[in-house]
Amino acid sequence: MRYSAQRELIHSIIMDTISHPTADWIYDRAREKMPKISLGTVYRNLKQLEDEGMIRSLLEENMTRYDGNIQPHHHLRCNICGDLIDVDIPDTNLRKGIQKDYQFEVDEIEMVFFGTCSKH
Amino acid sequence: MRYSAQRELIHSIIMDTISHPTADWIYDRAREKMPKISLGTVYRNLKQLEDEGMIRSLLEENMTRYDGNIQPHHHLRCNICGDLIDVDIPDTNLRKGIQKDYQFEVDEIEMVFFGTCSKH
DNA sequence: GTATATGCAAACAATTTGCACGCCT
DNA sequence: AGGCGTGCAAATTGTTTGCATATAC
Repeated sequence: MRYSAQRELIHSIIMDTISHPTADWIYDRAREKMPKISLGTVYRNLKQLEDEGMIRSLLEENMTRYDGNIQPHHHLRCNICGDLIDVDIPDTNLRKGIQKDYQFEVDEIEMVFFGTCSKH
Repeated sequence: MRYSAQRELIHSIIMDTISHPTADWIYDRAREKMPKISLGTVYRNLKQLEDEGMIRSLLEENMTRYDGNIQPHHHLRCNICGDLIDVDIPDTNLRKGIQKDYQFEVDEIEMVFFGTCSKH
């Protein structure tokens, strides 16, 4: 993967926020700095950054959101404000239980806790 | 919600499989029994059945899958064959931990375990 | 009789892709 | 020079919606 100003910009936009943005939001931010950037380029680079393991993607309702935090972690999703909050909880026991009870070799766990955040 | 043959058919198709089908798959099955049914009707009824709590929906990649199992449960997702398997694990401790550590009132938990199932 | 459900096709929204040109290396 | 990356627009895909007709109650 060779250098491109567009990709660097897109990556920095994701790293500079904790808000798990959508492709469209990233596109808008990117256009502020680089007005001629195209939405196709944004999508292509998001996919590429994900393939390289530099960002992660989350499936949220009908859109994909992107997350610059590549450490294993989970999410709290507030039903009132829609906020998605990173949360770090140990899942070793869970993993072992599944491994044993279902003869399923766990690779990765994705948990979302739906509910009401402390702001409400 | 009043009776309709289409809705009954759609519901029975979902209840008769454990495969977490997509709208399109359900549409194909439904047309075998009722050739003139439309895809719009399938979508409308899926939404309605979900609103009534008779089925659940799962966000999988770019499509929605439907699940006739409305008991709280989680999923194993095999990276090789793509199968989605129901799994029942207690999450009470997890729930309490989140409640306490993040002042977040948990309503519902969704867990997906990615990995390799016993067939491989 | 009246409101809800249907079939059909057109509209949508998120994402992907083909192509000619541009810019890293 | 050669190939990856870009902008642009058109294509795809999953889902929703408007409308006239049909059906449950």
